[in-house]
Amino acid sequence: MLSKKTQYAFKALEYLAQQHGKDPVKISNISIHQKIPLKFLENILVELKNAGLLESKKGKGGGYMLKVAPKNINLATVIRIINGPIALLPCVSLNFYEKCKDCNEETCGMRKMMLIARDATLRILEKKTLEDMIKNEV
Amino acid sequence: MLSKKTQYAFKALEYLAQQHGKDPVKISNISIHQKIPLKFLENILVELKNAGLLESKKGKGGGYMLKVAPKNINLATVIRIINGPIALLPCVSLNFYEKCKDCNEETCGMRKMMLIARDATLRILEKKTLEDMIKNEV
DNA sequence: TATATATCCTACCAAATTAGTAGGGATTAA
DNA sequence: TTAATCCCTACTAATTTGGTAGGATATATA
Repeated sequence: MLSKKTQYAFKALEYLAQQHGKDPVKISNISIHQKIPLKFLENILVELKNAGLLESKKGKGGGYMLKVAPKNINLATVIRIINGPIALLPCVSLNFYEKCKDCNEETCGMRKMMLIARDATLRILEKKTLEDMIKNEV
Repeated sequence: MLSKKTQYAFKALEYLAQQHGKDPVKISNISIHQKIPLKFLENILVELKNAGLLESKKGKGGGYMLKVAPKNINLATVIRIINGPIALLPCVSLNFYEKCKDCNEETCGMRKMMLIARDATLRILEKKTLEDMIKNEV
C-alpha cells in the first residue's frame, strides 16, 4: 500500500496540475484545499522539488509550481520519489535493486513470478500521468 | 514491497509444494532447508494453516502438508494471508476495502488510476500458482 | 501408560518505519 | 525594512516488523 505521505503527494500534485500555467500556489493554499497537514506537506513538497518535479518561488507572491508538464509526470515516478520501490521484492526492483542472499536469481521461481507481476504493474504506472489523473475527475 | 514474513511464507510453501504427496514435513526441516528462523516460521505456518492452505499432524512422524494442490494456490491468496492488501490504496482493495474520507470515490482521479493498476497486478497474481513457481525453478 | 516427538499458544521485545510537530533560518517582493 | 514565503534541522509518539521465550497440547509407539 502507498503511505499516507504518498497519497498526500498525489493530492498536492493533482492540485498543482490543475493550476498549471497560472501563478505559484502557496503551501497553505494546497494544505487547505487538499486537507493535508501543513508542516507535513512542506516536507513532501521539498522532496518533490529536489526530485525535479516542482519549482518554487520565495517571498510575497511565491509558492510552488510544476516544473514538468502534467502529461510528462507519470505515476511510477511519483511513487518512487515518495514511497520507494514498486516491485514486490528487492531483487526485481529496477530502481531500488538489492541482491537477495540465499537464493540464485537465475533459477528462483518466486523471483520469476514477481518479475512478471512487476512488469504488469509498471506497464500501467509508467503510462498513466498526472494529466490522465485530472482528466478523469468527473 | 512484501515483508520478510511473506517471503518466508513463499519459501516454506515452495518447499511444501515440492514435497506434496509425500510424508508430512517437520518445521525444523523447512527451517533448515529454506533458512527461515524456526520460531518465526512456526507463526507463519500456523497462519497458513488457519487460512486453510496447510494441514498438520502432531507427534512422531508429524509435520506440515499442503491441504490444497499447488496448482490451486495462487500467489494473490498467499500475499493476502500474510502481507495484507495488494491494492495501492485502501479504497481500491477488494479484500481490505476502506472508504477514504475527504474524497468522492465516483470522481476521484487517483482512485481510477489505482484501480487500473490493481487490476493489472491481480491479473498476474491470481493466475500464477505455486505450481507455476516450482515448475519455473531451473 | 509413559515417553519422546511434534505442533500450538500466549506473551514479550528491539529496531525500524510512519506520520507527523516545533522552531527558527533564508530569501524575496514591495 | 518588513512582511511573506519557502527551507532546514531536529524531535516525537504510535505502529509495524521481525523476531524470541517458554511452556501447553496432541499423538505415535514401546
